[in-house]
Amino acid sequence: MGRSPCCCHDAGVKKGPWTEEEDRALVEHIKKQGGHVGSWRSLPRAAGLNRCGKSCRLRWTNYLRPDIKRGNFSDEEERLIVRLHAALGNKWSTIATHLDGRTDNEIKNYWNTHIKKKLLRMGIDPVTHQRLPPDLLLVDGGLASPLLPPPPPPPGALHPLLSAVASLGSLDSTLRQFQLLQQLLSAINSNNDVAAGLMGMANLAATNAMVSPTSTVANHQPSYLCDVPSFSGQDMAEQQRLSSSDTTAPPVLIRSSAEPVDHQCCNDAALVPETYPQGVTAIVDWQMQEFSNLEPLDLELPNLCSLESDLDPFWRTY
DNA sequence: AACGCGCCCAACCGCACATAC
DNA sequence: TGTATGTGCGGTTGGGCGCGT
Repeated sequence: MGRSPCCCHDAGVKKGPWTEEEDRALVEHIKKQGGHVGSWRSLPRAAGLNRCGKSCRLRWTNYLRPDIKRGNFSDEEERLIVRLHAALGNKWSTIATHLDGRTDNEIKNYWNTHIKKKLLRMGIDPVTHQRLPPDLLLVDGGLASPLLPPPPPPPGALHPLLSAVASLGSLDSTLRQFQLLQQLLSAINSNNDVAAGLMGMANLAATNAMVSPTSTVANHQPSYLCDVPSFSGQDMAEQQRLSSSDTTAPPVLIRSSAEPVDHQCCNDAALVPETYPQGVTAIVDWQMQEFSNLEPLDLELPNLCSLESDLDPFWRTY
């Protein structure tokens, strides 16, 4: 199943910014069809547009659709995006289904230009949603000095990332297991067969987590949001801290006096929740280097169910 | 006023999946 | 069942714009 030929490659098909006339022609044509597009590929000719169907679809879904909400994102929307991203990763289209009138493209852009920077300023890794190690915290708006590799694990020890996966507890932690597994699998992507098999199992685990009534995506909450009254307020405070002379001070954590601290959700002394193994963030980077040197192995796939109790011998390989 | 720089976001690109035949 | 076609999706690009010098 190869890539399909796209009319975009035809010579003479217009690219670039849309004109008002083109917008009008597209909207009027779709209105005539009752708001329903049967075939995007045949639409440009029918609408009298010298555009590729893909370009028309994008223009409609991201800009011209009547139910699109424009304007700034609210604080509540920001928090929702962060929560959903923590649970789903870069699944922008899925995230967009939870925000009325927002497109995946808009959310993706907003994430990359605003939220990502806010999280970094707050000392949070926007990819893993874990606290950044101290030597990677922001200094004057940029990342600090390169991460020094941590000392190698003692001989015979369980690989730290696998240890982190294995030590995660109940069903509610399945999403966290999935996130760590994704990191693990991307690290061993040179071993494609094994990675594909594991990815299938990881996806299955994630699916199980999604459908579990005790662990819905909508309820998933990164730890740093648990007792923060305002995400924007948190970031503003952090910006003030960074702009002040004392950049060595720890990241700010605003607590709402009205809301009691949920100790099951957040570690009182840090942003890392108690259920997370210490040092998870730090090990992610060096494990990439570790796995990049691995030779392809003839491995028997592990039983993921064994992660929570007795460890499958597979996990002790590293 | 002119220039350089960085940010933002609409649009594009290419891959993967779904469906039709 | 295999192939062709259509569509969805996530990553990337580049032009416009504002701001500082």
